[in-house]
Amino acid sequence: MKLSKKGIYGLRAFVDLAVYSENEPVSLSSIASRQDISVNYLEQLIAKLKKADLVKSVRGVNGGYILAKPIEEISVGEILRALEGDLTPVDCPGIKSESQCESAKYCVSKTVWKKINDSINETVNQINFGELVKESKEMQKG
Amino acid sequence: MKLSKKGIYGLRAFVDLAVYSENEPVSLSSIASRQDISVNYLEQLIAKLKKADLVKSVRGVNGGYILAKPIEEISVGEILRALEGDLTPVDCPGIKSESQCESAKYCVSKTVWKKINDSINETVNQINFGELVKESKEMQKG
DNA sequence: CTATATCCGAGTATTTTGGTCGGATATTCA
DNA sequence: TGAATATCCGACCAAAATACTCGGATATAG
Repeated sequence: MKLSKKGIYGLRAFVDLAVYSENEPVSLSSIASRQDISVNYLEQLIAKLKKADLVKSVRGVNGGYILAKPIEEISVGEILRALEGDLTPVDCPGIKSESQCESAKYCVSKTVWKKINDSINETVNQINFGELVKESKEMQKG
Repeated sequence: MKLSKKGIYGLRAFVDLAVYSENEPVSLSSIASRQDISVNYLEQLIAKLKKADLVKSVRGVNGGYILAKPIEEISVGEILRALEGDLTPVDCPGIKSESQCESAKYCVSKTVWKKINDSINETVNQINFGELVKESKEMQKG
């Protein structure tokens, strides 16, 4: 039951990107050096963010990445889901449709798994990315 | 971010145990056949539950396992923690004490990790095991 | 004394994760 | 045009975690 480094490094990198990409694209190599993550590995993480339309890329010299939309419109849930896949600790077919899971009829744990899945998603969806970035900027000033 | 089969099978086995152990100890082999889990693997799971004082064992012929305390006094959180270790998706030293984590000063994600950890634990702690068993019994009747 | 249990540690196979590498493509700028 | 600096992409590899299996010891009822 751990969030993998994909999620942890990825969110860190995304905060970094948000902080430094206000005026121009930020290259992976600059994020990598600030955050101490290898460029090669970062590539994989950012690819997931791009696929989820959270960042846009600018190729070529002086290229890099920029945010695809205003930070206020992004939740931490979106970011983590892009990086980690869905944040449902338990894959239980019975949660979504009654009939798919053969043991669903007698599987009482279903309600437990649903509660767990819902709570984690609600939590991360409620965390606004803009707030996080704001907080981060203030930390770096002080 | 997945709950492992330890947790999933373990909780299922524990519900089974609770349902069938009202009058006499339930053997692992009977749980195993009902739940379609190998006896050998179940041994490992139940060992964790025993270590956490959630079940008691009775050795020898006609032996097996019984609950160590009334089901109403058990939360799903206790069970899952016994099986999985702590249910904190992110190990971040900065959550507990400010000084331990060298990057804590600028690590804004800390608040995110704490919210995630807290929400999952609150959720599972609030689910009463007695309710679950009751629900399960009613399902089996109908 | 035998059958049926729990107990326990070691070992192995599979899957997931974390990370590297090589090379293709795009773009700027001299 | 060509060199430098980027993203892009798929394959690959190593390490760690997970999901088991196995063999044998110990306990106890009948």
